[in-house]
Order: sequence, then C-alpha cells, then structure tokens
Amino acid sequence: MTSETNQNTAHPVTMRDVAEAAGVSIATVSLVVNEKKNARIGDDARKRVRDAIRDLGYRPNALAKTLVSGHSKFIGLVADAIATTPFAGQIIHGAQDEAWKHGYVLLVANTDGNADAEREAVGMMLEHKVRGILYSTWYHRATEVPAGLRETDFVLVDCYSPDDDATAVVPDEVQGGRTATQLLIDSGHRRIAMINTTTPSPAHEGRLLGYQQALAAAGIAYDPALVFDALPEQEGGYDSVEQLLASGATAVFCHNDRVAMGLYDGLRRRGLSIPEDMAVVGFDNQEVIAAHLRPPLTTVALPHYELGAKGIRLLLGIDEHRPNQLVTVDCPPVLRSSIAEAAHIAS
Amino acid sequence: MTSETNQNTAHPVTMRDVAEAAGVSIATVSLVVNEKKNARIGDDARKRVRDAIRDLGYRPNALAKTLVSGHSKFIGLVADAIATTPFAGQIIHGAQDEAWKHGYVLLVANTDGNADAEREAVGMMLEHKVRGILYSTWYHRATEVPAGLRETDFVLVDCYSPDDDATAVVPDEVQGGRTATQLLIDSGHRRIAMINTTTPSPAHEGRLLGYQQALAAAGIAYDPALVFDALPEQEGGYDSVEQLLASGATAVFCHNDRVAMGLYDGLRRRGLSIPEDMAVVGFDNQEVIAAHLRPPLTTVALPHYELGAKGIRLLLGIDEHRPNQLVTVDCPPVLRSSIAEAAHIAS
DNA sequence: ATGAAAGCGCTAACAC
DNA sequence: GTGTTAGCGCTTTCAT
Repeated sequence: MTSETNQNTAHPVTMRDVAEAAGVSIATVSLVVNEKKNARIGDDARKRVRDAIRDLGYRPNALAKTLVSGHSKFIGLVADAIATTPFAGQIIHGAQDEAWKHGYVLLVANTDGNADAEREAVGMMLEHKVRGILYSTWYHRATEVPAGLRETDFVLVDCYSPDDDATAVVPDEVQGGRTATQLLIDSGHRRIAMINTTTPSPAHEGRLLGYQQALAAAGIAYDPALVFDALPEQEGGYDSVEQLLASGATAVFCHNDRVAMGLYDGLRRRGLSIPEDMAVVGFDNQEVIAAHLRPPLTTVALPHYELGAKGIRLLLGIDEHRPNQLVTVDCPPVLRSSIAEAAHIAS
Repeated sequence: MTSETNQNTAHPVTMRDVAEAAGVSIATVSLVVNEKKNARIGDDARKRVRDAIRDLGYRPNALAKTLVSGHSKFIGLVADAIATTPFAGQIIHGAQDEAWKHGYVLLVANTDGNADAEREAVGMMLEHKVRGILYSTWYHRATEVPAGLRETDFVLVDCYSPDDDATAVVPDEVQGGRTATQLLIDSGHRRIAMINTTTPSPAHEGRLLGYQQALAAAGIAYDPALVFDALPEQEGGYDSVEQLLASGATAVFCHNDRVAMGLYDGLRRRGLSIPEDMAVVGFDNQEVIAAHLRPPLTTVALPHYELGAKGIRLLLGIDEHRPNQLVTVDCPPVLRSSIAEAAHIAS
C-alpha cells in the first residue's frame, strides 16, 4: 500500500469548509485568499478566515480556478530525448526556472522521437489547456512541427522548421565557430586546423562558416586542407591526430569537447603536450569532460539553459519577436588552459 | 507578439458547442467522447457527434474532468538539481515514461536545494491536486522530508529520510560495490585496490562494504592499505596513481567513472597500459566517459532511469511495499574492456 | 463590508 | 436511446 498519512485524500478541505468555520460566505473567503485590493473586508472577518485556513490546512484548488478563468498556469515542454545527454536537462532547467518566475508550472513529456508519442503528448497537453508548448530536440536540427502543436502557442527550442513558419530559438553556431577560432588567433596562431563532424547539420555548416569568417577577418587565407571531418566523439578526435600533425597546424578547433578529449589522448600517446605542441579549443562545454581534462579545456558553451529560458520568454511574449522568427542565442567562450596565453573574449 | 494561428485562444470549443452542432444534448456527447460501454447511443447520433467533434476540432478539457472526479492525472516531481549531471535527467525520464504508461503527466520543478523554492514547488503541486509527489536528489543521500510533502502521497527517489519514516527508493550501493569487485576477482585478481571518495555518504560506505563482502566471499583478506580516498573526480584518480602503484595492486575499483578517467591518464603518463598493467572498474556508467575511454571502461551502472520508474510504481501502488520501506534497486555491471578477461555477471 | 447566485466544462444519476 | 439536472471548487457581478 502506498497511502501514508495522506490527509489529502481524507480531507478535501474546500473554500466552503473555511467559510463555515469562519462564519462567513465563500465569497468573502475568496476575497481574502486572493488578497483583492479594492475589497474591504472587516479586520475581524479577515482574521477569522485566516485562522480557519490555517487550522483546516486549506489549499486553494488551482484547477477550479483555471476552469473559471479559462487560463491555466501550465506550459508544456515536449522533448525528443530528455536523458541522452546533460543537454536536454539544461533546457528543462532553464525553461523551468523561467516559467516558474512567471507563475507557470512545467508539464514535461519525453517522446523518444516517436511520432505517435509526440501526438499523444501534445494532445494530453492541449487537453490540460496549457498556455503554450515548447518543443525541443537534444541537438540543434531541422524538424517538422508535430501535429497538434499549431492548436496552441508554441516555440521550437534547439530546432527549427525548415519551412520557416514557426518561432524558434537556436544557438548561434556561426558566432560560436567564430569565437572558438578567434580564441586561437588571439593567442598568435596562424595555421589553425578544424576537426568538424561528419554529419551535415546546422552545427557542421555554422561552425565551419564561423571558422572561415574569423580567419578572413584576421587576414588568414582559408586552407581546406586544414579542415578534417571525423566522428563527433572521442574516437573521431583520436583518429584525427595523424592528419592533424601532418597538416602542420599549431592549433585546432574541435567540433566538440568529446572530440577534443580523444585528441588529447592521441596527442599524449605521441608524447606531445597541450598547449605547447598544439593549442586546442572545444565546443559544447560539457562540464564532466572539459573542466577535468589535463589541461582543462578552453571551449565555447552551448547555451542550453538560456535556450530553454528564452523559449519561455518568447512564448509568453515577454521578449519581443517577429512572428515565426528564428531567434539566435550566443555561444559564449569558456576560458581554461588548453591555449597558451589568456585570450580575449571575442565574438 | 507571440500569438500566431492560435485557434485555441480564439476557439474554446466546448462540449456544448459539439452538442449543438450535432443536435444532441451534452450528455450524449459526453457518452460518446468517453466511449461508455453500457450507454446505448444511436448509430446516427454517434456519427453526428463524431463529425461535429472533428469539424469543430473539439478537445476535452481535462481540468474540468478533474474537478468532477476529484482526481487529477498529475504527478509532481521535485528535484534539487535537474541539470548538474545527466543523472537527474535519467530520473525524470524514467518517471515520465512510467507515469505516462499509467495515464499520468509529470509536473516538474527544480529547487536548487533551496528550502523556500521547495516549499513553493510542493505548494504549487498540492494546489494542482497532484496524485502524489516524487522528491528526488541528484546523488544518493539522506534528506529531510520537505514541508508540505506529507499532505499528499510521496516517494523519495535517490534519497531517504534518516528517520526512516518515508517510502524511498535508492540504488543498492553495497551490491554495486560487490559486483564491481567481483568482476575483478573473476578475472583472476587477488590484490585489488579501491579508490573511494573522500566524502562520507551512502556511496562511500556502501561500496566499501560491498568491496569487503566480495573479498571475504572469495577468501581474500581485507587489507586497509589497499583502500585510498580521493576526490570523486578526474583529479582524484590522477593523483592516486602513485599510491596505487606503490600498493602492488594489479586491479582497482574506482569510486566512479570520472576517477577512472583521471586514473587512465595518470597510468598512461607512466607508460602503463590497461588492462595489462592494471585492470580497472568504474562506477556510475556515465556514458560520455565510460563508453569512450581507451580502452572502454567496464563499470557498474547507477540505475537512475529505473529509480524514477520505480518511484512512480511505488507511488501508484503498482509495486507492493511496506509503509515507509526503503526500497533498493540493483546496480548492474556494464562490461567493456578495462578488465583482461570477460568476467561473469556477479552480484 | 458581506452574501447570494450564476456559471466555468464536464460527469453521473435519473427521468422520459 | 437521449435529455435534464445537480453539482465539482472557485470567481465575480450585483444586491443588500
């Protein structure tokens, strides 16, 4: 059995109970509970009501409130994978904090990318009359707007509609790539390699573009021979060491922190050291890794928390935006010790 | 502005609208919507209702339903840190999947361990008349039962009340420690070291006990000189290499995967290789790390997903348990390549 | 300054 | 077979 002291099930204390106990009408109770400004309640009546509330352990029923007002305090968050990485957790966290700040509660659903689950999740949220829905993916990509979403207000988070017909908030990959590269340039490097991912994606395209922009701005010619593609994991980084060394680069911008971790490993096996023999920048700022590598990895952060928070603000109309706008959030540099000299914060 | 096509705000289609459109009473609509068995509705009426529902885009109002029935389909999940590690995400994921399976939706709140936020979060959930609350922490530890929780059914997840007066579900640290150690023993090692954490905790005590039990069962004398304490991070592992080597151990059980990662690093710097020179087992099964180390790390998994799912089952009374029982979930071994021979699954 | 009453969207007797 | 009606807990005019 599970019911313990559960006074809740036993004791559905309602406003009527409070009214009776205090010897007033339920209207009066409502007024004091909601601290209505322009409702003058006698001091004694107010006190009697307050006492009754405390004694009976009364809790207002938010659901009944919603029925009357027509507006609920729910915001739905549907994610395609809430546990694969710490990333989705950050999105939830940001969304939750921001929603909470405005008096909203988060209703979360995980769909594992399954369309049926998605339809069901969205349906469930719609039936609960959510104020709106945040639809998020665990890595930045294009996505279809799932069926049902358009029946309410919604914002895409860390994904966007290729048809450009939905408000979305995503990380600024280009600025991120520029920032990472600039860190290396500021530290004096001219021959800078990039280990990109093998899969076409906003991250692949955007970071490369940023890399090229930073190079161009510094008057360094872009050399395609310095750009390699590799699996976006430790293995990819490890396997790129040879090419990297052969390229004559003195610094490298890795597609993500995991790639950098593999690279550290490969470099060390050859007796090379970081940053002396090779300066390294990562991407993602995956704490467990970046902060604890030897030397700690300088990287660029993926702003997941901010993505979630911004999504809420967009949804609630707190942050202005044009209809169906693709809003972009900066990827800030995180300075640690894998580049020789302290670099300036670039953008 | 945020409202887009939002037909929702514009169009609160109710049961009454459907009834009018179909030319029947709202009771009839209710009956067909809920597919009541023993209610005989004419085929034509049923069809007219169905058509009207489709044409109008009617969605039942779950909140109104709740008001009538008295029971909501919400389950609250309050966490002290949903984003610090992937762990909390796993708990949410498990809880969400299981709740969903039984027709419940998860309401999540993050409190950052702040007591006020906790009170508020629990209060908010109570006002939304949740069926019950899961209270979880991101690492296994003792905790106070927050104010308000006792007003409803609740289960502690990954934490427990030292006063032993609350149902809780936690990982079986002792079995986990035994499993990890057994893996090493099965592979032929006799001189097995353990790098434990410096902080007293269920993990510290439990895993050590498991280690001792496995040793005892194998007839190996427990040697305190083989147990070191270190920071539960890469740095701790790295810094333990010297002691470890001096101890003459041929295998080591690390408090967690991060410690193992640091250890790998330190071992490699001395030109030692895994598992030939030193067999290693981790704990946690933190994917990003364990699966991608060289060689991939054999470890013992912390069952966060299962913790969340089990919490829901306990809360809903689906899994039997005694009142205020401390329920324990197994930590299964995850075999990779940091121990020489394939080991048996032990417990 | 406070109460009576209508109604939010829906379900569940109970009529007809 | 299908409609009527009385609430569920609450807010909100409108009286008094």
